[in-house]
Amino acid sequence: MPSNRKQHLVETALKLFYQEGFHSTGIDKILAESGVAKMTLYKHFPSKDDLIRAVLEERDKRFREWFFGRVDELGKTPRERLEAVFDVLTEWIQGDDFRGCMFINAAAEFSSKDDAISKVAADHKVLMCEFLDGLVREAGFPNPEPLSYQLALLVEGAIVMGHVCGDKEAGVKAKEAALVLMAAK
Amino acid sequence: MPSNRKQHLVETALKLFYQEGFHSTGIDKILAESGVAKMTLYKHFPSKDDLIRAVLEERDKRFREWFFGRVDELGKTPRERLEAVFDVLTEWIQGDDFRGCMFINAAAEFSSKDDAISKVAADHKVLMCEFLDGLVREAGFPNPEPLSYQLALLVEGAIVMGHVCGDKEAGVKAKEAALVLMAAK
DNA sequence: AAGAAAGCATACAGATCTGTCTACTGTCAA
DNA sequence: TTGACAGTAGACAGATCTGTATGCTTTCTT
Repeated sequence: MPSNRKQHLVETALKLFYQEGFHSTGIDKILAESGVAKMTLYKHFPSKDDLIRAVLEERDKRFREWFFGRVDELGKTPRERLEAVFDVLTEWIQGDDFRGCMFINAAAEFSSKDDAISKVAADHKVLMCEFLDGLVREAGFPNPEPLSYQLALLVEGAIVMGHVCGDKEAGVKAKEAALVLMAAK
Repeated sequence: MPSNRKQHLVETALKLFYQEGFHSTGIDKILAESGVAKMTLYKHFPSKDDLIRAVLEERDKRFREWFFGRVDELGKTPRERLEAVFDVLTEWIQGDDFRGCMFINAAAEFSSKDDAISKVAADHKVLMCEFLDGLVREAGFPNPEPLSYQLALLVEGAIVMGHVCGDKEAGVKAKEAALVLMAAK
């Protein structure tokens, strides 16, 4: 176990940054909650921004792993998986620890100044779109490009309504819209 | 002119909070840029959070005024206005100063802790939804409730894709999806 | 003209936050 | 056994940030 502490730091920061935001969460809080010494943190991460980037990359990896895996579990055919996307979305939104999309939140806090952090957020969204696009193509829809992007809009919209308005049914309503869009093609 | 300075403070804070975020923008920066004394600020607003709330309420008022007014300008019939919603959305997203939705950004920064601020954000979204719902009903769609919410999802999704990914065509693509949803009803 | 109210300038208290320095403590390998 | 190495503890520098205290100037009203 070469860097047990490093992983543990990322773990704790992941939770705190998601729950309370990036600027609101101080380094000291992460250290206190993780039980790691300050010097250990700064040995692994030169600055707080580096920690934030590492956390976002880890979040991206884990979230996509969970999301894509869950979609595969729920749907056998590509078409079923396409519908399952919105069931998994609903599971996420209805979960107790849902606090919106961490990458939308990061983009909100680090808009103009921090290019590196904004890029991780944009990359995450691109990967989510590509996943949807893959499913749409596998399902054999003609003219897949517009449809997959439209489904992505519904997903992002549901995340926002789920977070800002606390609408736990946002995912369900997005699914209804998705079914209409898919039926129209 | 009883409180010229108060309005000027809100004006400056509106710009800075939107450009750089709430936590990233210090009181001192707002004072320096507005040329107002610190004591004047704290005479009008007991705390920074009070200023933030005032800014959000002003933003909500102005944004809806602009958005609804622009929609009325572009569309004569309810159906035309419904389509114009997405043209105005596109104007906004393609503007140079677009930095996402200030209320989504606020919800990201003040998730759990600040209830009052989160409430202003949620209220804004509700008012936007009600506006859409009014248009849908005026346009005479049967079963308006699901449709208007679905259009709201597309609007929010386009804002997110426009901000996080910098996709300036997000509004245009949302309009295409909206046309499909409206045609299906 | 005079007094009240609003605003200004500046210093400062106190908290917090990032990041550094130093000295100590285990642990594992040669 | 010894020496490299990772981690710990805690103090501390320096910046920043919110909010306050004080004394002065401008402006408006009456």
